[in-house]
Amino acid sequence: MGRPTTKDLAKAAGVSLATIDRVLNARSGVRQATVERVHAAIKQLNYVRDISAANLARSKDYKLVFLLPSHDDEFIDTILAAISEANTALLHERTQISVIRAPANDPHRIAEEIDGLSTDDVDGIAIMAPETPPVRDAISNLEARGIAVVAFVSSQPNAESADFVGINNEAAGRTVGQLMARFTGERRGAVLVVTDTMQARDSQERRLGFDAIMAKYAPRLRVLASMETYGDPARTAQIINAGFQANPDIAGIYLMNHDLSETMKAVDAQGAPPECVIIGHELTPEARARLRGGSLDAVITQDVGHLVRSSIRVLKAKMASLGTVASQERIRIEITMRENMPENGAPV
Amino acid sequence: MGRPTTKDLAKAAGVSLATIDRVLNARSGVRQATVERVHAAIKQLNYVRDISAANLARSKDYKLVFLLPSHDDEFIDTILAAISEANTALLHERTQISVIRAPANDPHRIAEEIDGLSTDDVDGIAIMAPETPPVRDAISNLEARGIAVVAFVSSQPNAESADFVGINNEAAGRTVGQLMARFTGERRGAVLVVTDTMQARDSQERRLGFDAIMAKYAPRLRVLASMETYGDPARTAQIINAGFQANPDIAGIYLMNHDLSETMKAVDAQGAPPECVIIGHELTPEARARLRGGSLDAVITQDVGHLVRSSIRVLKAKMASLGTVASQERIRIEITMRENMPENGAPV
DNA sequence: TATTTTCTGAGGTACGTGCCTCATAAAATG
DNA sequence: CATTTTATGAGGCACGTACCTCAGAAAATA
Repeated sequence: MGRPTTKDLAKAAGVSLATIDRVLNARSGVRQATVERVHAAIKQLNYVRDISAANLARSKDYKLVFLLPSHDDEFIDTILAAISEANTALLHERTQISVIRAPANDPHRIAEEIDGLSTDDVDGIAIMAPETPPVRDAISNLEARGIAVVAFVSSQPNAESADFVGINNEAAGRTVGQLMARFTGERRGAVLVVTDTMQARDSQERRLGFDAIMAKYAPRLRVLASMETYGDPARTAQIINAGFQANPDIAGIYLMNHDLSETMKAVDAQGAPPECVIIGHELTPEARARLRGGSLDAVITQDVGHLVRSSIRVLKAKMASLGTVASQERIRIEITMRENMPENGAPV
Repeated sequence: MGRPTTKDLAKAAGVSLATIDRVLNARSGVRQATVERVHAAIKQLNYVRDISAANLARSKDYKLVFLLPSHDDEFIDTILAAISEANTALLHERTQISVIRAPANDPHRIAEEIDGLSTDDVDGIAIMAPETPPVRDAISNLEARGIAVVAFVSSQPNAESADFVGINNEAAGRTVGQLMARFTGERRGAVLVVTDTMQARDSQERRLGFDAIMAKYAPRLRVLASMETYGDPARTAQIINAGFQANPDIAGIYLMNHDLSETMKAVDAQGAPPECVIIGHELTPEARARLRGGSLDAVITQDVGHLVRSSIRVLKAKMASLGTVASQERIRIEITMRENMPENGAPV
């Protein structure tokens, strides 16, 4: 015979379907002793709720929201594409995804957006935002209102309720370090490290990992202090220029944030020597083109499609208070070079 | 209002539910004109079948089978683990997975196993086997019997009906080539290429890609002819020994097949110099340990968990004759070094 | 036109669960 | 013991689809 159903459960526990239902859905009106009897039966029969049937009966759709930064860059675009792809794929599974945007550097606006969500509109939310006190509070409120939360790409280490879906940024930094150490062969010289801001926790962690490996495996290289662009093209051009002027022996460049177009433009303007090793993050269209053309040596990638789907799975699991297949939700730190670049379109 | 249902369809097409049902499930007894009318309504309303409800009504489980080689090595073990993990995860989704085994080098036994499957026991099968005429024929028969097929890890290029779930092996070879070229710095010397057999298409493709990149980017290295172990430990020790004797200047070793324990043991016995770059395939426990210890520099990985889940998705989609989200089924060629190795357990 | 054959509609039951109401049994309270 | 409160059972409708039967309409054939 097939899987046990609620009926089998009722028989095994010696109670009625109504009571099974009350226990399963944590409704009140059941004596503790009975609750335990039902749970014993669940374990004994190895009962698992049929979620399809449950959702069908409830005729409920999962309403999920992704909160993303409001500025547009190629990485965000990739995420949006992955979300829209997931949305079509999940039409079959009673899941609707929407996106809201808030300025990344305005914690109060972000918190406002979060606070504005009601249980009627949203069952779960994936939040991509730097950790700040207002955001942390807003996340706690969500939890209190019974809305599931995951931290998406940027971790929220102090919001316990928010599972993190993203890569280990320190390990990512170490990986870049190892590639930099090996790709530069035996050469000596300076290594530039560029990012938009070192305020972001991600950048700090990446830098930490990178430095550790460089110190250990490539002491021949001088790793310079992080250069911050603040996302400003003019400033970017200027600091890159200054970096090249001050260091005629640049052997490598680490582009630490996920949008490399402005920085690479500035590097192009300076004319980096062909043997200079350049490594960045995220497989954006620009990165793709540059990998193909050879002006970029490798990028560290977090599989955006996987990030999105993983978030959705985690959110659903939290809503259904089911266990998650943990290993499935671990995001890989991927290394992409010209040779192993996926052909096109959204990543796997 | 929510998604359109069969009732909405019936109303829109001006027919009854019974007719809708006949059309949706391709039953007979509907005039061609009516069929077209229904299809038009489907398009117009953008109707998508609710698969959960359908399966619920049919009270049908998907029965899937993985056909794997009968010998045991760590890669196969990893696959088995991934399958069992998927199996628990998919309990919720009316999917049962079983595994059958057949000797990899006995095409007729494989074909027998395949022929032995009946529609009663199996709805779809993922086949990991070298392409041979008997297997190809057996696959055609499956198709005729209405059983969905995917080629798993090993492609079946001449079996049209079998979608392939696995990596592009030529690109994988190119990737190894690029890593080998860069990791060896400016050094000169010989490169050993070891595999179990060059009969396998996978090995041929990997070698092809590897050679192309080595010729282009590292002409300073002498890439030797492929050494075949035939899976025999004694022979492995002997040929590795011979390789080291004949080439005192070994700069790199490419372990082309997915089980590297025997070969690495033989290499250990010879005492490879520390700067010798060794690259293999698949993140088995042995590979993990060696990456951590430093005796292995990198492995090319196909995410086994992803392979398994992808196969399952493709099989289900074929059975339901639904479109697949193509990009989701593309398997990445991953590069794993010590720094970006996933912590433990089954891969993502 | 009469007859047969092929389509089509109407309506039912089922799948496993959620969620509701109503009645009754058991326990706790006065 | 009488009364109130709390637990529980019984039963039904709903979700969206599959699949069955039966009757009747339309089309094809004689």
